[in-house]
Amino acid sequence: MQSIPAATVARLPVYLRCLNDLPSEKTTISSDELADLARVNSAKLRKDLSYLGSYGTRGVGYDVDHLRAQIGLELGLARTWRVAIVGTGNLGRALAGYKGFTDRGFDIEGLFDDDPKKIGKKIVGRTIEPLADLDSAVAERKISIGLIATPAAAAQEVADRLVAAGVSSILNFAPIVLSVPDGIEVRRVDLSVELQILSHYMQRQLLPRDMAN
Amino acid sequence: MQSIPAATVARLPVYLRCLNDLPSEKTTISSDELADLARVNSAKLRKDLSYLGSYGTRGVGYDVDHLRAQIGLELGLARTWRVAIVGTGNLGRALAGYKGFTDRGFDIEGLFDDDPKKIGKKIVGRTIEPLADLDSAVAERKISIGLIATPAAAAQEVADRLVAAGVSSILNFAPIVLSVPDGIEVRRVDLSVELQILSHYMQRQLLPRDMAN
DNA sequence: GTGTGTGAAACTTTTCACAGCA
DNA sequence: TGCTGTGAAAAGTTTCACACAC
Repeated sequence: MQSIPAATVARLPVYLRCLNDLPSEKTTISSDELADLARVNSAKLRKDLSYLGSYGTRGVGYDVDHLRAQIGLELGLARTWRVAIVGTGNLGRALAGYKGFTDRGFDIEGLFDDDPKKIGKKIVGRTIEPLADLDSAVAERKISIGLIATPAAAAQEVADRLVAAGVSSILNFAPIVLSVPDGIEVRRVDLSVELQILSHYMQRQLLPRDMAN
Repeated sequence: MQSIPAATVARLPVYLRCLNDLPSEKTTISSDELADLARVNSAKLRKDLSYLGSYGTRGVGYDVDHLRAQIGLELGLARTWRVAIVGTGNLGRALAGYKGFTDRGFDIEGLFDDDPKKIGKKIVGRTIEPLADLDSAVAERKISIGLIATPAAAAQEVADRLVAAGVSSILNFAPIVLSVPDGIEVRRVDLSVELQILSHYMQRQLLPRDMAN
């Protein structure tokens, strides 16, 4: 019942999604079946779930509804979290329109940009506000998550302001390593890093192509 | 000189970016300085770089240009890779317009969608093609990386077709766990998974807020 | 029989600490 | 003296394999 390993935390959302995608007549699932859907080893899955204290039934499997509820609780999805998106370029707009947020209890409570031409325009029904209002809006609306979708050059300043205004987590899409105080959780989503990792592994495949065919 | 640990591979692109962001008059950098920029422990950085065989100079540090070149080589950036984007919704459009790709040797050689209303339209100068042409285009244009930006329901089929047509890596933005043959590298970029991970850690902070202030 | 929960083993990754080179 | 390169220790993660509950 201590703190759950980071590797496990990162997989819980995947398990949850697999459970949500199950046909509704399925009320029970074994670790083998779920592991297969999530593409992980079943012993790993069982160990992950054991950290939740969520008991399965030996010889049967896990109760789907109960498991969903347990994972949701552990991921803090019982409540809603208020989110601000900073930067409304292509990516910011894609984020603002992403269905998967509201569904899972993440409410977008603010869209900010510093381009005067964009301010006042609407994206999916929400008006873009000036960056100057970011600090007060975060504080007043009790926003706790900031998504940074600005160019790299602006990202650190935005992060500083988000933190100062009271945000406790940041999801950073800008291609830069942010520096934040201890206790602020930052996750980075970086397209070109991902591509470069792929590129490394592709290069390694070089000669031993499909020789074992 | 054996295969580099996965954890190291995932950090190399970050080091490379930090090096690229350095002012041009900086010709030499110590592990402490670079580790600070990349926000990692300096022993870890040195160990990571030691896998490249890239020698620094004791008492001095690493030659910036040489290090850049070594990391680029290891990441397969000496050549260009041809990329197809499948799905041209908000996210697909954001990807198509992302500057960081072309810069680093990833050339977008095809945009595909199955919506007849979108086919023939242009995004950043490139015409959207029908999904039916995906297979032949991948093969003919020697595309080796596919970016999947479709809804979840379409993603697996698109992945199957990409693989059959000869792609060797996939970057998947659809919220689903793809199943692909051995030897095909897949990386997932999943916004709602990232948010749920943040949510978990935010929840854990609960009471011991700013008590040590 | 079936499938969970979990110790113990194997492996990976991180961090420490320092010898040794410029 | 300053900073790299790296063994060795520590920490974290995965996998195995099986006792045991249903």
